[in-house]
This record gives sequence, C-alpha cells and structure tokens, in this order.
Amino acid sequence: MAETPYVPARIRALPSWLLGRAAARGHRLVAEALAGEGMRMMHHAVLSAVAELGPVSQADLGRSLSIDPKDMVTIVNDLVAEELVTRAPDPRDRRKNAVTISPAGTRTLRRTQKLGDAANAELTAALTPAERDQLIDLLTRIATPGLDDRCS
Amino acid sequence: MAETPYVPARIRALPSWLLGRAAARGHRLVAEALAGEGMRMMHHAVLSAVAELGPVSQADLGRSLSIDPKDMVTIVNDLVAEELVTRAPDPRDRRKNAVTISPAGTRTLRRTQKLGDAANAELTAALTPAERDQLIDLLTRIATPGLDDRCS
DNA sequence: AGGGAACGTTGGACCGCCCAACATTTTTGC
DNA sequence: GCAAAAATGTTGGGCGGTCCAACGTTCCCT
Repeated sequence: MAETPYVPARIRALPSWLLGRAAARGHRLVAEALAGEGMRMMHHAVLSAVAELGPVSQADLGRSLSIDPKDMVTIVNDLVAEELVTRAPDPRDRRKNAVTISPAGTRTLRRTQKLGDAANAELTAALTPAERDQLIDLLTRIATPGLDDRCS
Repeated sequence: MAETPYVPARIRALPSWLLGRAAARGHRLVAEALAGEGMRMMHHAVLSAVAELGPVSQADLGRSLSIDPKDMVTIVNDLVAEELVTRAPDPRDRRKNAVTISPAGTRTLRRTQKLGDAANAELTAALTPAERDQLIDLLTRIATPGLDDRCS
C-alpha cells in the first residue's frame, strides 16, 4: 500500500460521482453474472418486463424501462433470435408489435433472475438488509424526478 | 393512455437498475449544468482533484479518480488547451508530468463547483439532508469493491 | 377524408470504459 | 557499474450504452 487510492473529498462527497461509481460496479457485476447465459443487462430487463407485463408493444416496453426505441429494436431482435420471445403484429393495432415471452424465455428468465439477484446481493454485500431497503427507497426517489409514485 | 410508464416490480427492486437510472439522471443534470462553462463531468472532476492534491502526476490522478490513463491524456490535453492547468515535467522524476492548477483554473473551478453542487442539490431535492448524508454513506460502501481487496 | 400523432425501423453520433503496444525514465538486482 | 524489470506518459483501437434525426406505415381525431 504505497500510494493509497485517495479520492479527493470534494469529488467523493458528490452524489453524482458516487452514483456513477456504484452504478459502474453494479453494471459490471450483473454483466459478468449474466455473461454465462449469453445475456446482457438490458436483455434481461426487457425479458423480465415482458414476462411481467404480458404481451406488450415495444414502445410501452421502452417507456417502462427508459430505453430508446432504437435500442429496443436491437434487444427484441436478439431475444427473438434466441427464441426467448415472440414478436407478432398486434391485430388490433397493426402498428404495434405484441411481444410475448416464450416457454424457453421463461426458463431462461428463471436462471437470469437468480444470477441477477446474486449479483445484486454481492453488490450490496456491505449493507444490512435494512440498509439495502433504504437504499432502494432513496434511489427510487432520486431516479424519478417528479414522477408520482403509483401502482406499488 | 399516457399513464403507462409502469416500471416492472422485479426490475424496480434491483439496486443495479436503480443505480443505473439514478446515475444517468445525475450525469445528465451535472453535464447540463457544466455545459454553460464548456466543461464536462470528467474535466471538472480532474480539475477539482488537481486543486486538492496539488502538483500531481497523471497516473496518480487516474488512480484517484478511476480514470483510464488514455482518457486522462485527453482530459489533461483539454484542460491545458484552455489554460486551466499546466503540465510540466517533474524534475525529480522526469517520467512524470506535474499537473498544477492555474489561476484561471481556480476561478473556473469555483464556478463549476457551484454549478456541480447545484446540480447535485437538484438531484437529491427529494431527500432530506439526513437522507442525503445516509445515501452518500451507503453509496460509498457500495462503490468500494472492498477496502483491502482491489481486483478486477 | 385529411391532418396530426404514434409505432417500428434504420442510420449515425457521442461518451465512457477497457486492453494492447511503445518510447522514455526510474528502480532494482547482479 | 550495468543490465533487467517496472513505472510513466502517450497513441491506437475496440466495445457497449445512450441519445437524436429521419422515414414509411398505421391509427386516431375532427
């Protein structure tokens, strides 16, 4: 320990800086955990959202997860190629694509959820369960600027 | 139906996801605040670190802020071009570049620090001061992979 | 019927992160 | 002393994530 990795106080005290560092570590941990299944963070999030929301359009998925429509196309393309979801035109609105999870997707989701949860457990290993819950609460209130909390 | 920005529960409860969203918002707020001064987040961080650590080599800066040496070269180049810092060879170790803040850099730093603090205040506007301090504490313990274990 | 809006899609740009390589210089070992 | 090993600064490129502009298709509202 010749030179301690000393983070300047002014920077260390900035929530934006800490959020960036913590998010980078979280992203890295989750990405490494999901790499074994050939899944990336966004793919897992979309797959999980599809499973929870049922047949849903890509636009709704993008709004729910704050993902750009452009990236959503790529993600759904990958998921369709792996036969984890199906993309069929919505008969009631032929603009929309009804994205539905497949049985294989459900099975994969079960595994990736375990891996994701494990990675998040490692991410918050230094926290007590109560602290973890409070962190989630604080982050939720920070992540959404003025959005009213609904549908809990 | 515009009231559909519904975040799935399984995703919303993941610290990694919340960290990503909160970090994205924090980065956006700070970037917008600093855009008026022609500064970016990393430039401001490096400038602040130089001001606090005094004459310091680029390698130490990179280790302190977890910035790749490659990117550090670009950042210091920009700061030197704007005459906010000076880069002179260290007489005691001619491999190193002693980076020092300039009077103009000090003046700019004062403004960017105000802007950065204001952006962080807006970022944590939904939190009480006590909650803000606790968030900083929790994030600090999360962002550090382990005070002794420094790998990957 | 027509105009505005939404949807999916394509293309591209920017930024942050990481790895490999090299010349110069310091430090270490013999 | 001197050669080998390590460190520093620098350059180059690649990868992944985010975002914006545009376009054709389709729906909704007046």
